[in-house]
This record gives sequence, C-alpha cells and structure tokens, in this order.
Amino acid sequence: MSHEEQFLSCLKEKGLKLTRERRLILNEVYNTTSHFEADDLLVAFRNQGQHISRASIFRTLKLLTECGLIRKVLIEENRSCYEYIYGHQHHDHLICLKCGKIIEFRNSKIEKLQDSVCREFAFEPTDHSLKILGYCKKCR
Amino acid sequence: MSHEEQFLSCLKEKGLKLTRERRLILNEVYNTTSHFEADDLLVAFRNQGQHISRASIFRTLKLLTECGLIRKVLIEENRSCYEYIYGHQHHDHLICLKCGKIIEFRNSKIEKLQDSVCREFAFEPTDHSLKILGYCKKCR
DNA sequence: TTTATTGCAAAGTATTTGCAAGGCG
DNA sequence: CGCCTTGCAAATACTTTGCAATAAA
Repeated sequence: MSHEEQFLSCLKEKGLKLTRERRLILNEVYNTTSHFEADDLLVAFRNQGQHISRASIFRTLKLLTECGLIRKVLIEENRSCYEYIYGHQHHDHLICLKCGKIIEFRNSKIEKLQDSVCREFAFEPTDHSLKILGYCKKCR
Repeated sequence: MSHEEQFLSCLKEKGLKLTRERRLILNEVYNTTSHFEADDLLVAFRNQGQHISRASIFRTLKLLTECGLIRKVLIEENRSCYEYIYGHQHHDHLICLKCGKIIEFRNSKIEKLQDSVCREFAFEPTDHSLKILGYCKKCR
C-alpha cells in the first residue's frame, strides 16, 4: 500500500475528503527527504506558484500525524520544561501519555553505546536526551 | 560549592548582580524536585504571596541555563518539526549545534536496552526519541 | 553614583479557531 | 445537494523586548 493509498483509507475511515490541498501536502511531505516544519511547506508551495493557506497546512499536518503518515520529531510541546542540574545526576525520561508522570532512569550501557555511535560518525557530543513515551504501571 | 555559590560566581564572572528576585527563583527551582516550567514558578510565588513578574522569570531561567544550573528538557525549540514515516525505518538523530545538520542513525542494541528499562519499570512504550547534540565532523 | 534589573505593556513567533464562501462525493 | 474544507482574520499560548523607574554594588 502506497502512502497515498494509506492516506485515502484513513480519510475514508474518518469520513473525510481527499482535497487538492491535502494531496499536494502529502506529496510535498513525501518528496522532502529531510525534516521540515509547517513554514517550509508554505515556502515550497510559494516557490511552485501554488497557494495553500497556513491554516490548511497546520490542519493537514495534524491529520497526517493522526493517520500515522508523519510524526513530530525532537519536540514534545510548545513550551519549555526545565529541571535543575546541580546535585542531579544525568538521567533519561519515561513519560506517561495518560497521567503525565515522568520517571527518571539511568542506564550506563545505553550511554556507552551512544558514545560508540558518535565515534562512528566522528561526531563530538555535548549533550543528549532520550525519552520513551508510553503508559506507566498504573495507566497501562 | 553549593548551587547558590555557583550562581554567585557565575554572576560575578558576567558582571551581574544577585537580586532578591534571582535568589528567590534559584531557591524555588532547587526546591522543586520535579520538572517545571515558567508558569509553575509564577503560580508558586503567587501562592507564597510573593510577586515576581513573568518577564523576570523568563529572564532568570535563561540566565540559570547559561550558568549551567538548570537545563531544558524534552524540548529543543518552539516549533514542530516533522518527518515522514511510511517507508522510513525507525531511527534516532545526531544534531549539529553549529550547522544544524541532522544525521539519522539506527542502533538495535540501544533499542533492546530501552525495552529492558521499560520492563524494569513496568512501562509500556509506544514511542521513543533519542537525540544527541554536539558537533559534526566538519564543525568540530 | 554607576550600572544592572525590574515590571509593565507591547511586540514577536508558532499555532489554533470561528465563520462565510467554495469544493468534494 | 449535503457536508466537509478552505482561506482569512482574529484569537491563543508562550516568550521576548523597549523603556522608565528602581535597586544592587
């Protein structure tokens, strides 16, 4: 099943329509090999002489995410969440999607493997963040 | 060196002053065991009958981050960045802080270790994201 | 006394929403 | 034709900034 077919079947399931705008956005997204955000699409369409409103782009990106055709990366929410550092060992996070609970964990084997990945790409790491989303003991 | 001393020495280095507001914010941050965002502090101070402006909270959080006393978690930027899923294997990201380059990588050992961490906490994972920040081959 | 800092309000950035006009099925 | 979708503009949420009054050193 191609991504277009998957989109169509997801739309049908939801009782929604395949419009010119949605088709254009889907194709643009699947032609973009790297990461992009809403505004990148707007610019891409402008360069093609197409006009699609900002609102439709946001609405369609949300829809494509619900259909499992794209995903948000690197980002959780729209705001900044902090934690103190001093006296706080490095750790990663398990985040419960239902109750919002954040469980901190440490795993030195994972850290070592990260270092070896960096060496492989001649990448000099300064920081990292690993988060695992899902459901905690109570909510699963 | 306590966190207050570290803050003071960082302020001196920058030629900045230790004000009532900065001290209150630092202490509140280090009394907060879990994760917090700007507005949480505003509410905490309101409940204590203290008034500190929203602007000062944002400014001080930025300063504390520069001083290495707190860090942002889970979040990189203020906007959403996407990638397509279909026909795109799962992978994680190396992100260059200088040129912005994003390198995708896969490491099945890390994935397996993540699963074992989840089992340990009886956590049911649905998704995860690992990003390593640093400098790429060219920029290091 | 000098210079940094505060609070306020206005501006900025990313995203969402109400509504009337238009398009898909 | 009925209902979904679009574009626009206004609204929202979070954060930043200019400026005059105030406080630290």
